[in-house]
Amino acid sequence: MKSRENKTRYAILGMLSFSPMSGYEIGKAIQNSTNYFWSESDGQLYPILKQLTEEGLVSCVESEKSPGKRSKKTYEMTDEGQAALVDWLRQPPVTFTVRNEFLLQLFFGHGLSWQENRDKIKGLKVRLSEELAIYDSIEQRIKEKSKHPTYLLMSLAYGQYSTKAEIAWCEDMLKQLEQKHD
Amino acid sequence: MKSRENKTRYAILGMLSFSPMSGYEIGKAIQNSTNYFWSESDGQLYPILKQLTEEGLVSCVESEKSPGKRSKKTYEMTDEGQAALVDWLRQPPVTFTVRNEFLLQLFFGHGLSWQENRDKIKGLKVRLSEELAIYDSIEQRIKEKSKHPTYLLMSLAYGQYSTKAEIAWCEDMLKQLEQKHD
DNA sequence: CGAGTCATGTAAGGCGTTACATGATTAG
DNA sequence: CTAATCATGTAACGCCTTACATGACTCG
Repeated sequence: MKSRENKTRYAILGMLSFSPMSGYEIGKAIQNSTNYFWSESDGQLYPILKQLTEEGLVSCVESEKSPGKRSKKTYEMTDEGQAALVDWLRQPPVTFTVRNEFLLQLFFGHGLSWQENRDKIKGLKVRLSEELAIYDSIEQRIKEKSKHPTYLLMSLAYGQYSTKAEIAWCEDMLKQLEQKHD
Repeated sequence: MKSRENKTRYAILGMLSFSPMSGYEIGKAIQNSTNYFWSESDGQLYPILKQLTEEGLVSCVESEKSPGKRSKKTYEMTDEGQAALVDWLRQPPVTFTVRNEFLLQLFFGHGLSWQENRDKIKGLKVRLSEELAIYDSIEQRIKEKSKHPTYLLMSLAYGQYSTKAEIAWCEDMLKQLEQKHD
């Protein structure tokens, strides 16, 4: 019961390695930049942030604005946090569990007509193309804003490479289906 | 709390749409054929199989071998099960949560030396190449054994397309890293 | 003044893996 | 004979999402 360690902590620490942030900002950053290969929900984020504070991996500065009653907390990585992050970076990544419902449905495609399967693939192609457009806009944003964009662009390129291949797959499969049945 | 429906039931029903099988055989079939886009664990498989029987989506024939004390159960899809499967096949697939620890680590790659990152990518390339070889052997098996291989081969091709693209990504990134720093 | 976003959290509850438990058959 | 595979299940436990709860600030 050990091997499935919670990785959310490293996503948080990693984001804080760019700059100090509030919990809300960490959530936004994850949503805006790693969303296509890593996502987190609020229900994980805040409790684990608190836990990291207790463990001393991050420190929390509560900044009270002039008259404000709202607590805005800014988190910063400690040296221990930095060490924990680098430690994890050196670990071999655990091969991720893939669960692709589209492919599962296609695998059992013999239960539908070929037209229905064709339409499913067409639908996927649309979604993938939209995804690719988003990647391109993220690419622009990284190039404009980031000082050390190398690894950010590489992670992004991974998505661009595979999404393009998947679009090519859609096109080939559509051709195959039409040829066989016309 | 509705939208995260358990999909394991459809993986099971889908496998039974090929032919009647025992729980163990369903597990093996999933492991051998859909493993790269869908996996199941024993702890899910057997309880849900039981549940499907209670709901009348599958029927169970307990076959006692001549002297045997072991119960070997063979499951078969009912008409209701077939209907439920087709019903699900027509639903738009829920976009799957991706969690790729390798990419998360690379995204924070500024925490390591470029050589360490290079080695991580090299490691990935090896794993992907092995994966690709497995796909090719699965392809042979499908072509030899299956009577209606269209959709099986298509699902497989998806993996082949994207894995090839990911290998190309590895090669390009390795080139980039070496050029920048030599 | 209402919608949207900023902002932080908790609770419920299903999902899914791993480990445990048991025992038969078969191949080397 | 012993290791692997066939074969079926249960229990514990952490993971993770969704929904709920609250409230301020800001823009039109």
